[in-house]
Amino acid sequence: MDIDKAISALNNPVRRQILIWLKDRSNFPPALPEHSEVSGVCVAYIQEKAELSQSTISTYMKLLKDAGLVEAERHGQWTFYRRNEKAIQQFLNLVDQELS
Amino acid sequence: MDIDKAISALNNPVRRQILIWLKDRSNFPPALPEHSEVSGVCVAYIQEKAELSQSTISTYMKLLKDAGLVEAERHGQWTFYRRNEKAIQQFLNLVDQELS
DNA sequence: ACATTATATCGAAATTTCGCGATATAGTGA
DNA sequence: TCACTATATCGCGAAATTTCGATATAATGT
Repeated sequence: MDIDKAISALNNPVRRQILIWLKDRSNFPPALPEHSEVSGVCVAYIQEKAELSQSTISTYMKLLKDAGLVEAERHGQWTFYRRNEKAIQQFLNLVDQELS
Repeated sequence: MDIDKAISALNNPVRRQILIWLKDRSNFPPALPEHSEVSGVCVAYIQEKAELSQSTISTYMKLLKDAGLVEAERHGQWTFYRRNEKAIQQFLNLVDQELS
């Protein structure tokens, strides 16, 4: 866990909001039937909600992924992103330990 | 508590380190006798420890102060900075609530 | 008033981040 | 193979951040 990378990734309100949205799948349109077993949300849905360009959201998700805060899973043409709960908790614990 | 401002202030390893150092007064040279009653550490001591220029540290402390994470108290020519424990806890709670 | 000390602020150059459109890559289906 | 869709990456100009030296401000002591 690179705390510097994680804080940088979180140093943006939209990226934080995405993490919040990802807590609840119902913040996004329903998954296609063939994706009903896949956990996570595709880039297009996140983009729609965040109202930023496709390339920006793709870059944001890569940042969050490289920080370890989300996981990605490819299924066909889609990439599904979901929170990495363990990493998020680990980050929160680290920050808490460091600053408390 | 402006969470955005706080995260920005913390998005720098030296500023985080300063907050950590400030947990324990003994991380710095002893206070002058006439300051023994004052809580907090003067800019010069922080600068010495961080090994950055005086203006940089002054700017850092202003950033941390504007984010609410530290408090400043002027005594004569000196400004003493100390952690704002309540604000720090509030920030940690907020981030935890938001991201957990 | 003047020199000295501590801190704050200013202005600037270097670097980083932001967000986009264009384009590349990869998978799907006719 | 050829179009189409979803995502990733590239290149860029704009904006923000970093860090500094120079300078301003403020307090102290002679």
